[in-house]
Amino acid sequence: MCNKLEGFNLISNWKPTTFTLPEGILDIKKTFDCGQCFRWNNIGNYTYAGVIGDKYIQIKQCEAENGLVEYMTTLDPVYLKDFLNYLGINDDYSYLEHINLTNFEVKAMDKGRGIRILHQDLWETIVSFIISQRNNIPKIKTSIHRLCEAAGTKMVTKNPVIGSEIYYYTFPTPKQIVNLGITGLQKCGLGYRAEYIYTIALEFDINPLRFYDYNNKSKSGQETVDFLMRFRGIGPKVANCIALFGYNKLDMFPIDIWISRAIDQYYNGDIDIERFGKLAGLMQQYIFYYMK
DNA sequence: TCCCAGGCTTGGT
DNA sequence: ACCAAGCATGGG
Repeated sequence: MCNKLEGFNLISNWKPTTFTLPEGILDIKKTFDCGQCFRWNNIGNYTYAGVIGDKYIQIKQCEAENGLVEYMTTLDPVYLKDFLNYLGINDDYSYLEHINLTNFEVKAMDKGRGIRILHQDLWETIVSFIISQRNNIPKIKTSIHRLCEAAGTKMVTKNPVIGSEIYYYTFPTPKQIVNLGITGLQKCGLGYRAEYIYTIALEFDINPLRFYDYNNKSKSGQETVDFLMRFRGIGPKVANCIALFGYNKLDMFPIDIWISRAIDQYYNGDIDIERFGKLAGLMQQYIFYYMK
């Protein structure tokens, strides 16, 4: 039984909000460390800190009791419903329980149990996964942090008890990135990806609805991927990641170096993704997490 | 020094 | 349609 408040008192202009879920539904460590998001950090004491939109949030996961897990957040209760939606708690993951899985898939799913596919901001997801190409996760996180410092809006949340302040940055809007310019982007360590991001920031700023249009349920994952791949710097893998993580097209199955290793190692070089149906992306996350 | 990282573009067959 | 090289950057 963990001390629920220990390490979870950095900020106090919040009304602590708690919620409970059955064990196995949400594991925040797996969810935030599985490579789908880059702005959540482990700050100790089973607590993660992150930024969603203009809000700084801490969440702590406690040990299960009687099959239930308690979570504490620093988020005002009025936002709890939105936060649960962000965490993907409303998504039905039962489909994978009803299909035949290989021994490897059962092992991967078991290890990854509790991973949720987050409902992240579309623009942030587009930029993040353009940065991710030919890059490793620690450096992606560093680059994105530098980008937020350079072009995002600086925010502060204050602890009136001990007087300390926590500074954080919103993820820069398309316009903020355009204003930063290509050279400003390159100073964030983005390398050749800087011009890709600059170009798509111009497009997104001019016509955001062109992008949000694919949030519609009538747009398939493949249609979304085809649209995204028309932009310079977005190929099949990045497009699949944006469709899966930014548009929540849960049937998409991004193939990166780790997944192709799994395909070589456990599928004799040939995987049938159709078996996973509408939750192929979730199985992809289990496999990715297993391989890492 | 070389190798690798949640790949993509370009230019050759 | 497929293949190889080049690409910026930073960590091991």
